[in-house]
Amino acid sequence: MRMSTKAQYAVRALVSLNLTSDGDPVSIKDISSRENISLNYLEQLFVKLRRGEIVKSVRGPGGGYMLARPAADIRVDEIIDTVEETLVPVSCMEADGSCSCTSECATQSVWQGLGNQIRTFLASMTLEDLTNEGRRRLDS
Amino acid sequence: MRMSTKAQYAVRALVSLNLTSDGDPVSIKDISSRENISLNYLEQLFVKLRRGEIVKSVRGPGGGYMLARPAADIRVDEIIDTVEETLVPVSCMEADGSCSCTSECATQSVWQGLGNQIRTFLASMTLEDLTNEGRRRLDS
DNA sequence: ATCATACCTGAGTGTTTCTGTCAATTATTT
DNA sequence: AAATAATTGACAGAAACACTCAGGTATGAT
Repeated sequence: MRMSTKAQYAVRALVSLNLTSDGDPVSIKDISSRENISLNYLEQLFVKLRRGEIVKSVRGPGGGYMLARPAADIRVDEIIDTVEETLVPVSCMEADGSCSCTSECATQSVWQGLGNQIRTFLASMTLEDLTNEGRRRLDS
Repeated sequence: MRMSTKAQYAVRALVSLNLTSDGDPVSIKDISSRENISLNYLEQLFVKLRRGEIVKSVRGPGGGYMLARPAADIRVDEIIDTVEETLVPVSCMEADGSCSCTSECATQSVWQGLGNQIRTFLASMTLEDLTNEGRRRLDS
């Protein structure tokens, strides 16, 4: 039961972006060197984040990425969904919580409940929350 | 973020065992055919479950496995721990929730909180709960 | 214009984990 | 002795993961 680095990187990169941005776009290269994440790998993630309308891109010199929406409107579960990491703990279960198992499957309720817990928790945190947390850590 | 089949099979197999047992040991072959899980694979899981003192084995004809403790004393998170599936969502974090990340890692709190949620939820369910759920499904 | 910057894209690759098989052994009961 | 069933370790195919590489395209600055 591990969150993939894809999801971890995406969240970290967005916090980093939001922390260092002052209205201007931030280049992916900056984020890469600051967070020690492979540049090319980060690019792939940002393609997805752009398509998911989490960030928007500015091309050309001085360009980079910036948030497509206020940080308070970006939930952590959205970020993870966008980089295509499933939050559903078993494969027989759909994203909406329904399950294709037979009715005599007694363990269904465990995974269904677990999925709900995970979803609810990650939906309760926004990028703004994490950025504030980051600022607090920088101060101390 | 998927629970491995190892964990899923272990829980299903134990529910099945507890449902069909009437005090006598249940052979792994029975469970295998009832739950459609590879016999040899199940064996591996039961070795771990035995070492983890979730089940005990009875060898020879008429033998098999039985619960080592009352079903009400076996929590789901214990089962999953025993078959060696980690419940900690990121690798930098220990089982006790402590993290080896640097202090400026702002995403730590997400994974830490998520890990706690998962652990707490799975610790709130026992094998007895699931068995009762199974009985209810069989009746209807 | 052209050059540098930086986003954009898809193909490819080594590693690891997962999932399961196979073969052989040991212990127990009938 | 023979049958049953747990026990163990080695192994292997497949899939996912975590990148790398090699280009391409759009844009602003000189």
